[in-house]
Amino acid sequence: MFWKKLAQDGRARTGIIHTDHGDILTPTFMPVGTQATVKALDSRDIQETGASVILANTYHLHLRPGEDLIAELGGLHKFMSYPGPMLTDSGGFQVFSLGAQREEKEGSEANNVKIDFDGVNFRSHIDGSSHRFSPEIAIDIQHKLGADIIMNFDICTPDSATFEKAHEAMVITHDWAKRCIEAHKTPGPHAWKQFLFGIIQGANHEKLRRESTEFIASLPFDGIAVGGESIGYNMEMTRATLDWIADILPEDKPRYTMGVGYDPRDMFSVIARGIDIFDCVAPTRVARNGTLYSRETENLKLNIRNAQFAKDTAAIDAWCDCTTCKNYTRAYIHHLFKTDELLAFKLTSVHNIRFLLKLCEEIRAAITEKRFVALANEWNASTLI
RNA sequence: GUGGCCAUAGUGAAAUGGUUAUCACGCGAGUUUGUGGUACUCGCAGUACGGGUUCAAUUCCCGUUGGCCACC
Repeated sequence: MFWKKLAQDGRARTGIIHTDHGDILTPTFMPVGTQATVKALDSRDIQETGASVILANTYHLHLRPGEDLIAELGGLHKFMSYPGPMLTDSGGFQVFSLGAQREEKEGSEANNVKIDFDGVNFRSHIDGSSHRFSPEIAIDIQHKLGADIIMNFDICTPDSATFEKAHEAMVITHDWAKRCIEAHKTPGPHAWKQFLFGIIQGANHEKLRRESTEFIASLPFDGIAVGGESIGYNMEMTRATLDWIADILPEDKPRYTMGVGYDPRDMFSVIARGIDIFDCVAPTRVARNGTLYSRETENLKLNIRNAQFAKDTAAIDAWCDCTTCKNYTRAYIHHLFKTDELLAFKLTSVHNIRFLLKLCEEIRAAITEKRFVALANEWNASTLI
């Protein structure tokens, strides 16, 4: 069996996902490695954080170096020398984010992204060249990339979508879901098994979210993801959305909230609602800009560039057991930022990822021992669960 | 010692006889959410000192101090 529940405490649950590249203990955070690299980290660094599954991105890898080249070189794992489980996002989110960025820049009319019932036309952010994704194309690319878990090609609905717009996008997403399942029946070039996840949409409308959940759950996906701009970005709406669909989410499949993990406490919000896996670019992105997780501040974050750390010989965080915290002082990392040294990116990325994964380990133990609520209290997250 | 040139945020440079003196670096703080980001946003800080001309001087003149160059 692909996923197996190990323990449960309230709606929070622990489990294990089996892939041909190793097991994933859930709940867990998945570091993002868009371009077949978790920025600033090599394969061994990643494994030292305790990470199992990492993400890569269909959109970016399609543009560079191209899925055919990666397939020819033996797939993503071999290409980037990462032996563990991997997941690829389908490119659906990039259609949304590139369109949104274009609108911001040019005022209106995102004419570089055109969605029709069959697929999406878009332009490369690298050279402006025209490309097209459809459910069949996105699945084919992901087959060639060879991640252990691949994602349904969907339409990521903006926060602001009206009921009508959200409904229209959801109907297309549902049609594409069926087409992805169909396309996934054709085997890819790699020997190992690839699992396919469906994605629930419906924006901020309870009726649509429930309808989408029922539909996606009715299809033979290996796992269920919750997508949309709000997820992760607007935690209050994320919690509300998960509560709306709580009673109809399939029990026997892994559940994935896409984009959750900016704040360590966000993990309590979704795990308390039965979510098993989640990813977020923020932990690594903010790390590269000096924002580091620490239990020693009220909001669990400190800005290591701040002058107050110039002579601070403490570790970033006393609780954290990452290689950065075991070996380096705040003063040193502060210095690396002030001098624009490259080592800063690695040390801080290692820390932020390890911090979240260590918390995931403690959460898994707490669920097993039926003290999830107590742990949430310890982290001042009781109002979030 | 004599002559010449120069003096504008912490640093390096702009500009002007008349609204709030510009830029970069620096310094300080903030942002980041299925990664177009070693990024972005906001803030701090200045006309060497003394006198004169003028309605008005950072700008023109004199002196002081300091620096650079040449000659001795």
